[in-house]
Amino acid sequence: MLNSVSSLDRTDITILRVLQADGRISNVELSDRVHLSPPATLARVRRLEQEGYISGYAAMLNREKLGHDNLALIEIALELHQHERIAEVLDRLVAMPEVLECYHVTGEYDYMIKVSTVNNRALDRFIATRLIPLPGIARIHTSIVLKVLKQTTQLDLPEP
Amino acid sequence: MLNSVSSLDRTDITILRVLQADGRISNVELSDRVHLSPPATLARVRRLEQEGYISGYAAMLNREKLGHDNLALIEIALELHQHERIAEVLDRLVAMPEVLECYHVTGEYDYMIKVSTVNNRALDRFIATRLIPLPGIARIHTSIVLKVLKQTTQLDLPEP
DNA sequence: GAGGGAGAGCGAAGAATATTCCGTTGCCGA
DNA sequence: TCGGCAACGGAATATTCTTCGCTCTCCCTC
Repeated sequence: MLNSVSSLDRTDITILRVLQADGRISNVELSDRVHLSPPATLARVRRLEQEGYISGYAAMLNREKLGHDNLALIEIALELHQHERIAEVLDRLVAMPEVLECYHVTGEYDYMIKVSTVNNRALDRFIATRLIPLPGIARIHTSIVLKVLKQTTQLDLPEP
Repeated sequence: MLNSVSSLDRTDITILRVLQADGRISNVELSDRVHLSPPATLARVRRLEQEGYISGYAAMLNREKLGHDNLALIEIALELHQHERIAEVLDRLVAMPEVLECYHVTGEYDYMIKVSTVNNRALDRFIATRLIPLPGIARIHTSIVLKVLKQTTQLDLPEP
């Protein structure tokens, strides 16, 4: 059951909206906002976690304050020969901590990754010593992020 | 003081690492992991929040379970005439709830946005009725995400 | 070398919260 | 109408949060 949004009622949606915006809110305050008792609210949150609607909670850190001055979007084209090794290459790629996101995409290139490093030199080192040496990399195209205008994980949920 | 990672000690870094992975962990358990008392741990977390190292906490939701079957990366080139209107256009762009991320990037296009919608039809509607009508849009290039191989917000922090 | 102030930590205690348990209610379907 | 089920609320207990005061250490100054 991939898409089971229909099994969620308005209260569930409200809970998800609140937790998307403040994942560390206390259960009593959450229960206030959704007009339920704390036990009923907690049971719903546990169910949403259990059923996989909530995959986890994360503290959002300030990249620049932590010394990550460089963000890059790198498109990657793979050679399709020996395609049985592609899975291995992708495993190694997503295991790299600098790689925050990796997407298989349509278009001229095959994959798009988002890479966060401390500076341009670290990005160069990442590309030259870790990315390029991967077997089967045909070519890459790097876009440097000059400015982050928006960055959120909050999905656009239907109105409650 | 943009980059003040040097003012963080190993315990701070450990706290950030733990909270990145589990933003809803109790302060008692967090204090266990960092080998400090709960009050001392709480004081550090409050300081990290206060000084902006932690910008917030968020529940990570399962896009597909919530009916978002479509993810797209859209490159946007702007017309540079009447550049005083660019800020307004960007404001309107980032205000759209379907737009999860927006970056000013180097390369052939000027901006890259990440858009999450329920399906291809909703994406088409977004592009046709909300994106294209923005003034000053020169051209766009859309890449559909076929598969998400990695998606994390966990920065690669220095070893404690 | 002695005094003293700042910073950070700890333990205890009261307040707040989380969690469990159980009784009640409302809503089907037999 | 009568169970049976699902969901909720209230009460009670367990756990956690948060404050407070004390101690220790590290410097800095005298």
